[in-house]
Formats: sequence, structure tokens, C-alpha cells
Amino acid sequence: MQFGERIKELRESKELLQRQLAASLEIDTPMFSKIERGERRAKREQVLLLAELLEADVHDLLTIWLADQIYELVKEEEDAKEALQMVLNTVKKK
Amino acid sequence: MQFGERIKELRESKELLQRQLAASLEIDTPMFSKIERGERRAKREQVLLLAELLEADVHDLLTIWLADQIYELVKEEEDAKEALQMVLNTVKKK
DNA sequence: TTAAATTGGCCAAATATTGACAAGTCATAA
DNA sequence: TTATGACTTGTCAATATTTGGCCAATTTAA
Repeated sequence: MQFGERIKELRESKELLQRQLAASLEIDTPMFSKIERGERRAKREQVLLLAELLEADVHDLLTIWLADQIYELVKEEEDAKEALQMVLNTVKKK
Repeated sequence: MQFGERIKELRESKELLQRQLAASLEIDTPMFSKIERGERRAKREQVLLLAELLEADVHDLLTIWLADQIYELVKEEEDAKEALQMVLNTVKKK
């Protein structure tokens, strides 16, 4: 499940229009559309706002949003698995 | 273990100077110094070259190099662990 | 103390990201 | 069919970030 898809689900379940959420985020509708389709990345701050507007768990959204970015970074890399595991170990220690 | 540290280790074990490796990478010495100290990020292409020059395993180096970048992305994030796990699962499936 | 090696700070060039706008598609209703 | 509303696509300019070079400072080794 990717961030954009999740936003779209939530938006539709609340019967909101892209244009309404876009206005709340102070971006235009095309930009919002791109975020939903994963063509553009939402800013962290926008994720927080979206969580509020959509009454969704902010940690869930942030997690998916972060995962998207990590995936973007490693998707072409043969050594992705090892690198991820390495970082996971580091993070777990803190 | 971070990428820069590793490079430094390898370089010193081969008794090479920053200036020599810098020349091979076609960057100046200050820039190389910054890469070693993690102040600047090496390009992927430079990692490949370094592996050759230092006779190191290219996958090892790429893994550490990638891990550095992932860590940079998630280090401030509370939800890092979950996001990493999520991506790891995705990557494992492929 | 010199000389070489390394580091730190700053600036310009290159690159990537962001957002706005105009025009397009698609579905539905009149 | 035409009109309307929702959404998508493509392009461009503005902005931000990254990259590298240069100079000067500092550290290290002889």
C-alpha cells in the first residue's frame, strides 16, 4: 500500500473532492492529484495536515509516507535488503 | 560502520593519500576529505571506482553507502522502524 | 619549525523539486 | 449532442538542494 493510494481511499471514504483537500493544503488540484498517484511527494507537513483532515492515524500515514521514500531510494539497488537490514539494526539500538 | 570511515580504513591500509584517490575520482582533496568524514555523499559511480581502486568488495561498499543514505532519511523519524520493516518486506518479495 | 596532509568555510554552477497554469480526458446529466 | 464537474497531463518558472572548486586554516610528521 502506497501513500497516495491510502490518501485516496481515505478521501473517498469521507466523500471529499481533491479540490477540497488541495485547498486545505494550499496547493492546486493538479498537484494534489499527482500526490495521490505518487507522481509527486507530499511534504511532511502536508502529511500531518492530511492526517487531521482525514481523521487518520498520523503515525500510520507517516510510516507509509516514509516507506515510500525509502523504497524510492533503494528500489533499483541489488543490495537494498542488506542495507535496509543494516539500518534497521542501527535504529533498533536507539 | 559508516561509508566514509570504511573508505578511510581501506585507504590507510593501502597507504594511499586523499590526494591520490581524489585525483582518481577527479575531485579535489577537500571534497574527498568531506566524503571520508561523511560531510558529503559520494556518487554511486564514485563508489564503484573506489571499490576498484581500493580492491574492496563493491557490494560491501554499495551496501554501506546505501545504508548511510537510508539512515540520513529516517534518522529523525519516530516511525523509522516500521517504515524500514515495511520496505524490507516489499523488497524481500521480489 | 617546515612541509605535507587534511579540514573548514564560502561561493558559484549544476541539478532536482515544487508549484502554478493551461489544456486535456472521462463520466454523467441535461 | 452539449455542458459540466472531477480529475489528469504536460510544460514552465521559481526555488531549494547538491555538488564541486578555491582559499585559508589547522593538524601531523619529519
